[in-house]
Amino acid sequence: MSTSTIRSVAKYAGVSTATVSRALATPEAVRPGTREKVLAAVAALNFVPNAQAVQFRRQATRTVILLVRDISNPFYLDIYKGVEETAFAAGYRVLMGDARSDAARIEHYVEMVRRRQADGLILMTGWLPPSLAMAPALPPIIVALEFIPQADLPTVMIDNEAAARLAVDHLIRLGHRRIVHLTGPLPEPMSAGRHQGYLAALAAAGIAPDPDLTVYGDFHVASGRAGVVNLLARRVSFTALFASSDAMAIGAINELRAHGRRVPEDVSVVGFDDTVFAEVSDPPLTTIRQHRREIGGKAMELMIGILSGRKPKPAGICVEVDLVLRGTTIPPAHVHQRHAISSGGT
Amino acid sequence: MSTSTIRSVAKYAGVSTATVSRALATPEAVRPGTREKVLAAVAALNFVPNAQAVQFRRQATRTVILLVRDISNPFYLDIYKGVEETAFAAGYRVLMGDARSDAARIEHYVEMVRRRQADGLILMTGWLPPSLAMAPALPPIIVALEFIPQADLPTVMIDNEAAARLAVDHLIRLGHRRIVHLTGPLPEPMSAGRHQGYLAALAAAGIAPDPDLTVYGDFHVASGRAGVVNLLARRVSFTALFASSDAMAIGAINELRAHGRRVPEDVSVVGFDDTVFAEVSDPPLTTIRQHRREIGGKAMELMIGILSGRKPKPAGICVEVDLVLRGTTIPPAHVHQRHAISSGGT
DNA sequence: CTGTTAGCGCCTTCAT
DNA sequence: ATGAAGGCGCTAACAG
Repeated sequence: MSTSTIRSVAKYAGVSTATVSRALATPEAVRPGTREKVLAAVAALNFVPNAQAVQFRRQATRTVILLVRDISNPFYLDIYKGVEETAFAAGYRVLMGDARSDAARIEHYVEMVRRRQADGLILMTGWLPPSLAMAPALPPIIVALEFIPQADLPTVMIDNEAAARLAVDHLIRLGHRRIVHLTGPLPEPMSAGRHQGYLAALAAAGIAPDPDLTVYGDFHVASGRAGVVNLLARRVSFTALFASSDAMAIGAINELRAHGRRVPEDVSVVGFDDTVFAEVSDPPLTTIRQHRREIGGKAMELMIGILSGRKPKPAGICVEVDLVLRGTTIPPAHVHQRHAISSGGT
Repeated sequence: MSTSTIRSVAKYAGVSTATVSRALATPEAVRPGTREKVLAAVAALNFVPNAQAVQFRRQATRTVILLVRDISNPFYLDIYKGVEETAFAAGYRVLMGDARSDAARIEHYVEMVRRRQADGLILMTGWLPPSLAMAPALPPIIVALEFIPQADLPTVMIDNEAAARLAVDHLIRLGHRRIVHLTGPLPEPMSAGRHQGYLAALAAAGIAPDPDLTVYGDFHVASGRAGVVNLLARRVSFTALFASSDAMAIGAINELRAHGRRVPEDVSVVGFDDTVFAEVSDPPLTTIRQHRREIGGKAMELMIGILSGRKPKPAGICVEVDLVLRGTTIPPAHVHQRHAISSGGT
């Protein structure tokens, strides 16, 4: 660990500390000969500027915190990459924090920004503790993926309703009529939007919604399994299933198989997110792709805009989604209607 | 955002800045009446200490960087949790960085520590750029999971050889003799250790190793698929497969199925890591569980030891692993030997 | 182009 | 128990 300071370098090179600082930060503002002397001294003393002193002096850390709902979810990894790439290019660093749906932790991270441990916060938690949401002067915060109704914060998100319609329209075009929706946690806006899209797609096709076909989940694998168990126990008939996350889709597929239902021959399945789960699914999962790198990048761009003093657009940015067609969706076979009714339960 | 300083609080409370500082840091060193006045002023002015100033003054950030090989790998998430929990409890923060197997990025993060942006570095990259590995005075670095032969750094790891033996012994006890090893990237110590364990298990059972049964992978799903394609194209006969990562195991299972081989009826499979992949596998994957939270926690403990001045044990810590029995391993059926030979290729 | 100087906000001796 | 004062390392006016 080097312990030399700008002062020792200055002395060694026979110049002032200001010249050393300039030679390093704005080399063109220093005569070449002087610059060389300074650089030689820097090398000789193995000088490394103390970032804390620099940040303190500049009153900025050039660090932002990315706070996610649950870091165990691989979904966030690409978001991080998008944020990090944009940040890196602009000379910022990213600190990823795990909120664990815990108010105290969220407050802790907001507090870090208050204390100037970081310049801003990118929030992907879906909510803010009430004490903060109504605080008069919040530090720089960008909301990504989620929507926080109570607070008026710059937001990057997808159109969840339109995305869900894309998925369900696809199933309807294939000829499916009895389509299950495995929802995310309600009444959060993200999950609610997707359910609206499901209902809208049915309505547009003149299909009456059947409450039996809506099953509540929480995005996790286990709730996909549980959803299918529930459907089969109730002997609900269906030929397709739209899950609001890839993880639930995988859970559902595994459970369907365990009960002798083939995917896609007996049941078509569409997921949501296009995470690594879709890749390891067998057959590969048809799903809605969220461009996570882009979402992360855009969020960081908004943040940089705020931090550099430019006003952010109060209206949120909306990122497109794609329907990715893979192996889990085919037209329904009529025999399976009967099959679905007769072989319910375990 | 509060903009008040300790000075404004002092003025408001009618005391000196030193008293404010003490009232906040060591309340018992201040008379109760004075303390109340200060606290009232703090509340009135919405004062929040500037962390940059504090860190600068203290010459410590209480932040450590966790640098991983590839953040896209869900494997690291639980490690992060383990590190973060231990760090949080000790008043430290964790910055997770993504090395992307890129020397420049690794250097960048080491440089951050040099610049005192962080107090230390927990390295899970498997290697250090040569320029650093032989540097005279490295900043506080802990190596986790991996082993860096060139540098003498405190290390937390598992016994890869013993872990692999656990997996292969299990297959041998079930009666398997023709066991494939799908390796990690060689010649990295982690992958080499697992291959040694595979060979040692065979040797202990008196089974002659067959070079045809060793297939080279890189831990990713795709290399699991490719490995199976390779084996089938060469018409190698085998009844079991040990993959050095769960991801490769999943890739291998999917590819085996695509070629009409059932798992576990035709081929038993054991993975390594016990990640989320093992959970979504169908049937659930028999695998070697690494206690990732514990590994992360221990690494952070070592780091705290170094940073608080206590000498770390030069000898590394070794964390146990478990064999988790699930649904992908059963005894071999003799008919499958013939089957494996006759139906090779696509 | 280069040097001098004044802090950034806080903590911590050293007095009192 | 409290106050005064110095300084952590660096950058950015301002002079020269």
